Amino acid sequence: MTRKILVTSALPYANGAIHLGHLVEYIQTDIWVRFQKMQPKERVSECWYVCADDTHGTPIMLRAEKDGITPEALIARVHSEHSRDFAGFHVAFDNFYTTHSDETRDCANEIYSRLQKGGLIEKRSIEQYYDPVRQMFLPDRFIKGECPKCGAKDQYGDNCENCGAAYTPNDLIDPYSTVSGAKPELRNSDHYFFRLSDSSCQSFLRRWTRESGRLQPEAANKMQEWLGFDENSDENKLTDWDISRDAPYFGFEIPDAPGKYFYVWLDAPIGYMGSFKNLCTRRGIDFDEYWKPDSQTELYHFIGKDILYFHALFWPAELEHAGYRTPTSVFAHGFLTVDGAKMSKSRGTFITAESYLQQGLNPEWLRYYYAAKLNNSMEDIDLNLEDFAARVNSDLVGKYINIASRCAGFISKKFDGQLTTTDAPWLKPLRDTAQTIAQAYEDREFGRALREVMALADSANVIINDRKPWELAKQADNNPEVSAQLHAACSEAIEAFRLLTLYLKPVLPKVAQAVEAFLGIAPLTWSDAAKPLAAGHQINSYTHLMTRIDPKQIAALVDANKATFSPAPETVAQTTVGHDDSISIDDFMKIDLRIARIVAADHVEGAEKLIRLALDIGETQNGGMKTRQVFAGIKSAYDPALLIGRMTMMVANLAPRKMKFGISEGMVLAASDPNGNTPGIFLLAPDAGALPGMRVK
RNA sequence: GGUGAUGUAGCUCAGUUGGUUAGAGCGAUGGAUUCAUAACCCAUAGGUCGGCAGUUCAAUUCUGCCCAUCACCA
Repeated sequence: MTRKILVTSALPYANGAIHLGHLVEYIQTDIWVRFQKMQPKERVSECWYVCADDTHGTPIMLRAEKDGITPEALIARVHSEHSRDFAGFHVAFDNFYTTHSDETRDCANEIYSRLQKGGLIEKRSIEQYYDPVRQMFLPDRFIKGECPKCGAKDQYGDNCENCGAAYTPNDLIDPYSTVSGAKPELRNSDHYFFRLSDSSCQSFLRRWTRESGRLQPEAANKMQEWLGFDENSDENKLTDWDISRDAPYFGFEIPDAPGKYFYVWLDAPIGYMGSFKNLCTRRGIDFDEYWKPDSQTELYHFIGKDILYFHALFWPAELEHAGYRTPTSVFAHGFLTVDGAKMSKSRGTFITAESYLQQGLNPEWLRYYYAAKLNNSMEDIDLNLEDFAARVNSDLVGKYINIASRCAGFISKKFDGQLTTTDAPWLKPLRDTAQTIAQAYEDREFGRALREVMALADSANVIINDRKPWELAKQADNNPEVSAQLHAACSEAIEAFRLLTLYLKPVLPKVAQAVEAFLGIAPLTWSDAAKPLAAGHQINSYTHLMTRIDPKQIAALVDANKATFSPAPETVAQTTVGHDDSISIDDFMKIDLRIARIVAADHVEGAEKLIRLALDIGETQNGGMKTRQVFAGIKSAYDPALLIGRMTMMVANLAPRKMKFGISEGMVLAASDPNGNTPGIFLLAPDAGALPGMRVK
């Protein structure tokens, strides 16, 4: 059956530059798409690759305002920057569009109205922070204040960068709006929600996420966690998603709700559809064939693992219930680290696409290196700068390009650029590997594909070395037999080079193009592996196809990306003042320690370390005994059955903590070696006679 | 704290449905060679396959615990 394929990469936000982290995804997708486009038409008749800038939201509105331009002008500028960067790395979208388009608006309205008819949209009043000066509701990231835990100043509304504590803007001390500096106040407002918690969504997603091929195994696992483990329980872990924001906002106004705008979830991903719709109009493609519920076409989303929740739960549910097809598969990839660490502005490893190109580095170097590291898992990949140079220089220049470089000269000098027959037996394995390599590309196992290719390049170099064309060349002039040997050795090497180029073409499109010109052949497609260059074929003179990476270029690149601004102000306030760690008796008395009797203990399904305890600390409720539920990480050391009836101690006034398995209403006391040198966990126990509820002090 | 992932030669990574001497590339060392923008070829060194315990005739591969790193969630 002939395949028709639609592919997307995630939409970059129109408020920042493309950097090397983004490029992992676009390069990965582009390689896959280029591979598909090289397939014979009877196998893959269409493959479209679309993307768009994600252009809406408060940050873009405020940024435009700050720059003194309209949001439209801002997103137009960013669109041209992004387009330039992608083109620079040979990422060949069939359409790179914008979410701020009529097509996206139409699709969003359509989906919204269908969901509404299906009863899946709900209006609800919620409390949100409001900037009274700027007169707008504030996203959490526009609220700063003092961390309630460690007192660090100027921390964001959701978590503290100094101590790592997580909280809500409510908890901040002296919160202020970063827009106006005013103190934000809580106000009510009506918001629209997509009812993901509806049982129809849940049952659909339980089925969908487990269908074969939808998700990578580790992603499907993650979904089980988010969906809940128990098939039959009524437990619903999905929450409704807020899909609206109040004016002022840059986006699409909701048709039946003046002053309300679609939030990200109901416009950004719809940009996939909008961009494709725009392409359909221009190219005469049948939009519905790709998006109708029973579509026979394939739809793939390449994304980062950070937006898996959205693409594997919210998006399929939204499409399903709005009467569209759902994605064939969602392919998530890991993050990029540079030299083993997160990209960092101060270290100069937060490298923008623009600076990479400006420094004169070859984009195909990066494409090759990423491809060599990519596979179909969600593992992070590391750009090791030293390894990058070594790998590219050795594989690409030393092994692959070198084959043409060392043989082409003889063909032009001795044989006027004409080849002799090229279907020697030693080339058969090179030809036959086409299928294996194709499968690796199809499976997004690019690293495996390239290992295969490089093994073939190695084998070609060994053969050339054994045949010693340079020695043959010395005797060729007055010896027809030797001349024929030389002609064969070099012609076959050129054919090997052609095959390698074909296999590398998805990764190295520009080099492949140059090779096609050098060999004087039509653009290579996958089926050309079986069609050797004919005797008498004329090739052009060789010009060097790729230079080596000079480590100095990399050093210069890193320097160019080192943040020029002065280092961030010293982070304030350690948690403790001075070095005196002692506490007062009052501090100690704040801890309410109680004797507790273990009434029940059992394993927690799905937890590696936890035991669920029911503790009697002398509390009563309606005349009966009331127990506290506590989760304790002591599974490794204790059998629950042997714990029942034992006395121990617990912290009774610890704030209840919501854990995955339920609320933990306290903490039992146990001892262990902080350095981990001595194994074991030891539950504390009172001497005989102590009763549940007695205070420990 | 929970969940998931990762931990294999100096570096980047393969691999093992449990089975004789664990692989590649880079790097290092030595040799050969000079066609190739010093590339290529041959060889050598280097790993208790994170640690401990268990299952097994046999574990790097399976199980449990521990340690480390990363991510996500709380």
